[in-house]
Amino acid sequence: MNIGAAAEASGLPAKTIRYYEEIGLVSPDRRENSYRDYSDQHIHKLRFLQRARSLGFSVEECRQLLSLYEDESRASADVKRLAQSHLEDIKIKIQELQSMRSVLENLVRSCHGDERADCPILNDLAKV
Amino acid sequence: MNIGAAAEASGLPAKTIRYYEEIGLVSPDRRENSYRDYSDQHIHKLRFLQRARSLGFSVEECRQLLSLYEDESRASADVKRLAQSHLEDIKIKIQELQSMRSVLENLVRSCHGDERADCPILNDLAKV
DNA sequence: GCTTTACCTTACAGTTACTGGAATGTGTAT
DNA sequence: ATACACATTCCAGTAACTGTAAGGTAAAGC
Repeated sequence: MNIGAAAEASGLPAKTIRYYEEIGLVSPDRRENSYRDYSDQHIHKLRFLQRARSLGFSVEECRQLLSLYEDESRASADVKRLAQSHLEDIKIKIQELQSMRSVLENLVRSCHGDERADCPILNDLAKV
Repeated sequence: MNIGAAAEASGLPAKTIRYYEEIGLVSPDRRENSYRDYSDQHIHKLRFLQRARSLGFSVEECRQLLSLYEDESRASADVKRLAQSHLEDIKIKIQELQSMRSVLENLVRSCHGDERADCPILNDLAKV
């Protein structure tokens, strides 16, 4: 399977698939014409990666997840720990964003948004 | 005021302050010994930047905000538009993260997290 | 005066996870 | 033979810093 088809099948751009090969995540075979050749196994790994990335795991976390996935003697506790730690990061980010949203909503609401220069948003940013 | 004191006063690391100068945001004077010298005006701008950055505005948005701030003939509508657009971005990010959180919470909950290899998290990532 | 220590300088590399583009080779259809 | 799509490698760029090296300067203590 050529990289174009692999991209289609995995939901990842070809560029990204080449990048994942470069950093040692998924290394396909090569044909005589030097084209990459993806097996069903490779596609499976690529789909695994796209799903894990879509859940916000970093590429390094994905590497660990993949290695756990391929380790028959893994302990599910290790996977869970990774996921939980990632979940905590996400919760923190949500809180940060919610706090920004709350401040911004107040500022936007208080700004009349007309042709006048007076602006509570700038006043707030500039406050001492 | 030396850069160390400016960092203290603005809440920004000295490294960041140098970076902001490099990209043309805040350019202090120089003393004879080539040390940077920050006035109260400079500190004010730095604080403005740190506050805007803490609300999640990109550096380029901060540049625009600063330019609006210094433009006596600005229209508050321009500021409001910028803030609203940023607010929309934030709302989208929150939704994305909440959706990740929801999936991850379910996965984490369903994983016993013990010494056994069986793991619903990996199963989900690997599902066809 | 000398040394230590803290602070300052520039310059360059590294981070994350790709993405874009150039120059070039290959496969397929007409 | 000629398009055309698709493949290859390599290099640069993105955002917003952060780390590190190699060195200059200032203030304090002895």
